[in-house]
Amino acid sequence: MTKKVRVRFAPSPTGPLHIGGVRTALFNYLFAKKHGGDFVLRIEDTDQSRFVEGAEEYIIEALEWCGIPFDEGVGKDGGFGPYRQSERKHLYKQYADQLIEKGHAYYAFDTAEALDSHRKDHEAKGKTFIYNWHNRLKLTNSLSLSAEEVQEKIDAGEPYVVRFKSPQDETLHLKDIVRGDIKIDTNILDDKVLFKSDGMPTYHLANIVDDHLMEITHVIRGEEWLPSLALHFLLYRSFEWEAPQFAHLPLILKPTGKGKLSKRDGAKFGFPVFPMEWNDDKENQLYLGFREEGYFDDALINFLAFLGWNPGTEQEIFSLEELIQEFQLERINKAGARFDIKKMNWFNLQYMPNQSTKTLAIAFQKDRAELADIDINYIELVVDAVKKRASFVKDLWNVSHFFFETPTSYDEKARKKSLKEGTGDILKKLIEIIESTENYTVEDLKTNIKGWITDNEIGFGKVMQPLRFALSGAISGPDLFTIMFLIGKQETIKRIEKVLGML
RNA sequence: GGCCCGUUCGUCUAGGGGUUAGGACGCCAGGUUUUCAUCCUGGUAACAGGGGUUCGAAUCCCCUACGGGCUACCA
Repeated sequence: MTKKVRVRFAPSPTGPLHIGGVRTALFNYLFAKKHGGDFVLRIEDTDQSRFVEGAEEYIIEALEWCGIPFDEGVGKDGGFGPYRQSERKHLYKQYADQLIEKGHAYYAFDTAEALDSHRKDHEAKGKTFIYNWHNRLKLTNSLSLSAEEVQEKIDAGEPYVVRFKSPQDETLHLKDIVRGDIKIDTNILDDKVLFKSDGMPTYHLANIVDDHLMEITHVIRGEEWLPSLALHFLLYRSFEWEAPQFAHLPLILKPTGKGKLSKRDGAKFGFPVFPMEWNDDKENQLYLGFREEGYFDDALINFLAFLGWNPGTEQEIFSLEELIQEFQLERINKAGARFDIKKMNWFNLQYMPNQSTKTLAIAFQKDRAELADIDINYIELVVDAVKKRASFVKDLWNVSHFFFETPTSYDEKARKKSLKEGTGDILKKLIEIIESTENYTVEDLKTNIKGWITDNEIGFGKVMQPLRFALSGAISGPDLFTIMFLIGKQETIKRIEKVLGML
């Protein structure tokens, strides 16, 4: 019997969740759902000094907005809680002790200052200081000191940490689903701190203990963790626990220039790097959010899914359901992917027609002061007519303002192209036809006007272009008969007469 | 510096010994005698470099270059 798939997303509440984190969460979510497993949210807050107020709430809300909610975690107990590491504090010490008993870890009393000066000394000599078998016997720890000395120090209340005793002269064969086999020489590993002097575990210990206790089967995380894989592997081995499978995701890089996408790139390039807005009190800076900038959750998810992964077919538009269906860890790329907002915008455009007209209409009304007193039902009809033509709610006005107001400015190019000799007569006749259309509907307007054009062999361009110009002031736009119907007979005639006066 | 990971159009990528190296975004050009389009059609553009292995390499191996990550009592 195979174990139930359980994955976790384990952010630190040190600030807003950024887009790379959202993608990591997404891949975890997709994998879990594909295999009928659980997606767990664990908050890794072992570093109290970096705790940021509101970050945890932000993370949870962001996952909800993106449509990839967790099954189990803070506020959703699944029998493996608590899900904040600060609330699991009491659990970790015993595991550190266990490792010490087994001889896989030891106490170390070196102060931060002492270690710092060691590092500097080595650096001055062009060497690298590594706290491991090379020199651990020359440092202050339970390996170099006698048992009595160690006990004395502990009894005296001297601060200490617990370090992992990394093995000597061994080649580790590690496996990563994305990268394949990786060989690591243990001699270059350092004796990482597992337990801090403040009584909290470090990431490494807490992470392994929790993944084990929470029965995590697959660890899907960012590539920045790849260098820690050897340590984590060793930790599982030392505990004699079965290790989960690992998949390290490629990083998301800046659009241009060097390095990975960072918090500041949003401001620098003028697009969001966070799912939702974030007000940073410390920096007195407001960071843009995809949500507030008018991006759609499903478009964002689709875009993010394709950063470092693809289904191997030529289909690019995928609903969340389809992504779950197609997702495979084996198809994740190894190389980092640059973030390209233009492609994101294209995805938004693709998803615009799928958005509910009602939701768009409400957002549109909120966006434009001009629409405050307009009947929402009318706005919905307009949105329905133009939503294919906009990428964002904020673009809606540009393509639909003439549904709400008589055009005041007329595009010069459009004017030249539309108003020619004979246009006046055509417009006058058009008014007659419209006037005499008893049943003022899209259908009847279409029948009457088209009929007249055909009967008199006038040519559609000669009629439609000036008419469009009169109604919208532009040369392109949505279906003309819909415009006429929506703005009403009176307004339609008024606009044609206005242009007649311009001739 | 050390260690690890990577490298196909400008960008996201397909392709895993024999392909005219495919798609998408972007960009450019067309689409006017039944309106309009963000729609349609077409074009532009890539295997980092050098050595091998092989009849044959974008594909396998090595080296170099470049890029990225890590190198805390941060995660």
